[in-house]
Amino acid sequence: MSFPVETVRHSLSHVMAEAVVKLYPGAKVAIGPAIDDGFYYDFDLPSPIQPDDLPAVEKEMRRIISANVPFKRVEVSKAEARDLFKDEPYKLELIDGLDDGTITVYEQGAFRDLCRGPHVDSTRDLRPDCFKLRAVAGAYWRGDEKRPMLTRIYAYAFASKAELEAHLKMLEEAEKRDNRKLGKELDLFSTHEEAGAGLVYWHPKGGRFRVELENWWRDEHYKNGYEILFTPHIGKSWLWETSGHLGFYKEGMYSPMEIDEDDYYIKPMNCPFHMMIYKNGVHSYRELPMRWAELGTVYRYERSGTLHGLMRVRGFTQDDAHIICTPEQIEDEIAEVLRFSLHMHKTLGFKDIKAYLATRPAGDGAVGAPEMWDKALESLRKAVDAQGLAYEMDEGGGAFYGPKIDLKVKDAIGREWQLTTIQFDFNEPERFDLTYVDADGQKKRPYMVHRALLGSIERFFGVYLEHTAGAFPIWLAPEQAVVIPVGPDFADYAAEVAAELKKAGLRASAMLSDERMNAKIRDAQKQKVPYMLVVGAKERDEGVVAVRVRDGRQLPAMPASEFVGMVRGLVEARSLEL
RNA sequence: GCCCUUGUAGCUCAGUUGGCAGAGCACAUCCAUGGUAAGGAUGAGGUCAUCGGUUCGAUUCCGAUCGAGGGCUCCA
Repeated sequence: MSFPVETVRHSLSHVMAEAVVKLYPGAKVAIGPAIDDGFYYDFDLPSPIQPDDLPAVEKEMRRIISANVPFKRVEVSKAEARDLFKDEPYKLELIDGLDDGTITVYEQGAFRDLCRGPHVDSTRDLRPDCFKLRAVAGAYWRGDEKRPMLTRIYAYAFASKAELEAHLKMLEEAEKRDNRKLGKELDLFSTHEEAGAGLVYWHPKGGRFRVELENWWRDEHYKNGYEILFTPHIGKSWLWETSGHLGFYKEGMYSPMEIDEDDYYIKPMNCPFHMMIYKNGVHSYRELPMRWAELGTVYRYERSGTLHGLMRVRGFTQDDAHIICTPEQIEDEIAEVLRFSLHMHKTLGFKDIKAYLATRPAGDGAVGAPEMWDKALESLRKAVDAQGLAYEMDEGGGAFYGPKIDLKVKDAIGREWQLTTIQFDFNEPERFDLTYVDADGQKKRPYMVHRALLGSIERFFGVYLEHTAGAFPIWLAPEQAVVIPVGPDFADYAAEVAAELKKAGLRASAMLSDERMNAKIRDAQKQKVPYMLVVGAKERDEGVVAVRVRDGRQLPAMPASEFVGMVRGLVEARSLEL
């Protein structure tokens, strides 16, 4: 009989607990659920466990599995359960949190665990080659940093050996594409601990990518009815008190600096500044919708342990925009943002895109009348449907100020990344008292939506690096072509060709060092340069270039001018192919 | 911030069971007439993260500090 993979994972976690308790007498067990790619179990151990100790645990688990012991389900009363687990403080706490009535306990061999189940019938239903212990990590009891730190052992587990191996292979591939690794190898960016963690330095090649990306981003925004703003990096406490950030987002903001006896804060968000621009005048319904975008650099406090390459940083540039419109326009505006977002993602080469709709959080912390939330959510849902997007609901996952849609894209090795977020805001228009004059001459409150399509330029760069493994499409490649002379005799011709390409606006250079041609090709390949133009006697005499493509293809020899035309065509089309 | 791991040349990493430190790549100089993924030689480069302790002697052992990596939602 076969069981759902979650059941197998959960049963394996019990087997691991049995093994750990046996190998570490006195270990207290906490919880051990199935997770996306396996399972974990939290322990309070009498002595620390090291990664080196994991093989021994694995071995013991395999022994238990091969012993073919049944999983027995036992029903007990709360009092009985308390007695059974009298030596397990964490289990006792869990038992206290349960409703009165029947409690289930699962036993396999000598090991007994408080558990809702279900489980496999017997360890015979578990496969010794479908799991692998991954790592030990710290985790707070119940995720609460005020509670004790437990030792968590993570494991991968799948229904078949093939799936486990495929997963391990994906992880290996992910490691090769790690944005921090590629950032170094391709000389794109760096971070400097001595100068401040989580702050990104863009090198010349990263800068090329960014400039091309941002130019495209601005063009597309103008084409799609946006105006582009620039706003300050700091603002007086009045601004943040008005926006409410000092109330609900203070822990994400840096300490203020004093200027002329006033407190100024570095901005963690751009919206209050956009609100100020809106408030600068009286607005008619005829002006709406207003779509205001900004590549706005913000600084947010992230705890040191959470910083990670380009993916989580303390200073970053959001591709932010705020849309201010009438209630009647909101549905079309949301649909438009979604369409625009999909257009951007598809241009960048993401094909598999999924939406997540987050609704009103539970409790009374949320602002805005329930019917506003309902209307907003309805327009989000309609927009997603209109685009034919698959979506999932995230009940209660909205911010306190409004519901949202997040878009996640799937990358080349199957991982999902959240890029776009589209969020209603019922809070700030109220706080800043935004109004417009409607057709009937009455002042009314507009709707406001925040949106970021790429999220932040830094994070997007990280995601895109991992998606493309650094092999950027031609329009974003920091260096589009290199000219490689076969030998020193052809250096002049190579320089001439490179000059022609540069003059035509291509990002190109000649490799004129005294390395051998083979070494230059290898370097260019490693740098993921799209085109290598090899020139020797034949090419010089005929006035052509031999084109080697990054993927190993060899194009027919062509004059440099023809190569320029070809590249221009690909850039113009934002082609993903070379 | 907390738990585990970790910190040796610009990069990737050896190594020293305590006796003044090594390789490859990159860099510099020289040699090399070379056709699609590394030609050769020589050289320069490190207060072995920082501070303190133990010791005749510490990069190595111990402690602290700073940084980095993995984790801290997944509910019996």
